[in-house]
Amino acid sequence: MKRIADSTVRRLSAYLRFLEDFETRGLSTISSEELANRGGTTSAQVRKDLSFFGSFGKRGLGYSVPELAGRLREILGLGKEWRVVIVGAGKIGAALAQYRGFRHRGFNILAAYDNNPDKIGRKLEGIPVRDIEQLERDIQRDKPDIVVLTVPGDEAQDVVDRVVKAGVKAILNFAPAQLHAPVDVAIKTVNMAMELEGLSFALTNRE
Amino acid sequence: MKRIADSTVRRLSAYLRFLEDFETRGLSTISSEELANRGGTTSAQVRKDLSFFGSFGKRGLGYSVPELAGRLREILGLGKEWRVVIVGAGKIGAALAQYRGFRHRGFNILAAYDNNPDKIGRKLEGIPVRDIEQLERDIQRDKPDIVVLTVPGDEAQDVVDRVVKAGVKAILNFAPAQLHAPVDVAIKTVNMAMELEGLSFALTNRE
DNA sequence: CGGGGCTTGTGAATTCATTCACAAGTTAAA
DNA sequence: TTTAACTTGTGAATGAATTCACAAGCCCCG
Ligand SMILES: NC(=O)c1ccc[n+]([C@@H]2O[C@H](COP(=O)([O-])OP(=O)(O)OC[C@H]3O[C@@H](n4cnc5c(N)ncnc54)[C@H](O)[C@@H]3O)[C@@H](O)[C@H]2O)c1
Ligand SMILES: NC(=O)c1ccc[n+]([C@@H]2O[C@H](COP(=O)([O-])OP(=O)(O)OC[C@H]3O[C@@H](n4cnc5c(N)ncnc54)[C@H](O)[C@@H]3O)[C@@H](O)[C@H]2O)c1
Repeated sequence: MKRIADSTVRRLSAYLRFLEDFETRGLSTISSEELANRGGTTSAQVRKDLSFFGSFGKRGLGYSVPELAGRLREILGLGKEWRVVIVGAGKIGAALAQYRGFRHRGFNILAAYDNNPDKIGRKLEGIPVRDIEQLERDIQRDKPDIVVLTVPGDEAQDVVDRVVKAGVKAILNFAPAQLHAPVDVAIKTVNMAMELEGLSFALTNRE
Repeated sequence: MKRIADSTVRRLSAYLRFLEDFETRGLSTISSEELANRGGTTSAQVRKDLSFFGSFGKRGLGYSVPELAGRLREILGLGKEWRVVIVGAGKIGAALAQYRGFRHRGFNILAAYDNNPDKIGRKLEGIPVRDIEQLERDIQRDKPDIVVLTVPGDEAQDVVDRVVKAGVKAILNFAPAQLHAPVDVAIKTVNMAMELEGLSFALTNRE
């Protein structure tokens, strides 16, 4: 299959959110134009994005809302439950553990891991905090699909090396660090400091 | 000035972080090649990125670490203190309020705002939580540069309209919503569900 | 059943971003 | 002073993403 750009996948994600909104409002069809207005893009972009995966619309009419939503869920792999663990039960780890937006989309948080004895054994909104020493053993047993990394920046690469060795293939990283891993491991980094600096740049360099 | 791509600004941010690391280790010069290895890019990319803003290196030698760091801070607008307020003193808002990575880079969090009477009047790690009803008045008075948006998705656009009307020109949004604002308002959205779906896609569509 | 009004799907054209490749400048050593 | 080894800065080449533009298909109305 042709390689799909990251930006395309992000848009598909956005389209799905809008479709779900339309679905709850009981609308049954939608045009690429409407979808585009909603998502701040163009109708040609919407159609091109979808065209990588097939042709789901009806000319003259548009797309069936439930059908397209289903197709997008399938494309994005949202049919199944994904198993997720959090490493680093600190402030941001705790916020994420409690975030219902994840479970709602099929991301099931199994456990959190920490190296601080005060945190180990507690629960974060029903999610157990375990000893980081058990990490490899638990990964063998529970086979999580995704690791969410919320440890301090200078610990991040170590944790990556450990979980990659244990067989994890996808990591969502919140530490401000450039992580290295084999190509078959997908890593997405959310760097909030970088986003803020982007705003700083925008405020500074307006013509 | 020629329009600078978002991706370029993000890389500049990353270069600055590496340079600061080099600085603390006492190194005085660095080549584009070293900077590139560190950041997972190429030396040509580094030089091209910098070339949009001037020429800061010495042929045959590389870049002076402190000088280049200074130039990047200047380009990114990190010379000054930015004034930031948080709207939505919930779980993610609280985590951000306590995040030292922001203050450290000159982002000074003045206050948080909420509409929940139980939260108003409390403090988040020294930061006061104020009534959302005071928002416009306080913006007039305190002139924050940046608003961090951490309210539920369906409240987000309302808050945007209010702060934009009050004169705010930059917003960092964590709500999973497509926001609309005039072009002279910079908005960056961090959508964690989208990132997770990107991982889901990657795990699903590996050839 | 034919025509007008819409909307999709997609090659082609365009715009934008990255990589190449090399002249020109710097240093250090002989 | 000359030479060898490096490294920058930048046009030109390539590659990727977006936008254009239109034939082809569908629906509805008369
Ligand atoms: N708090 C925020 O809003 C925020 C925002 C952006 C980025 N981040 C980043 O997220 C990460 C965590 O930030 P935080 O504010 O939650 O910090 P925190 O100190 O509250 O949490 C870090 C947690 O990781 C644990 N930890 C440290 N080393 C570990 C290891 N080797 N193995 C397992 N657990 C370990 C600590 O015990 C702690 O509980 C940092 O990299 C930070 O830069 C945080
Ligand atoms: N918790 C997470 O890890 C996480 C992750 C990703 C995105 N988000 C997003 O961040 C936002 C906040 O999430 P949260 O988990 O912190 O939820 P939360 O319910 O803990 O916090 C939301 C806060 O906003 C306040 N609020 C609601 N409407 C308001 C209004 N009109 N004006 C002012 N304050 C208002 C509420 O009183 C509450 O304190 C949501 O949009 C959520 O989707 C959260």
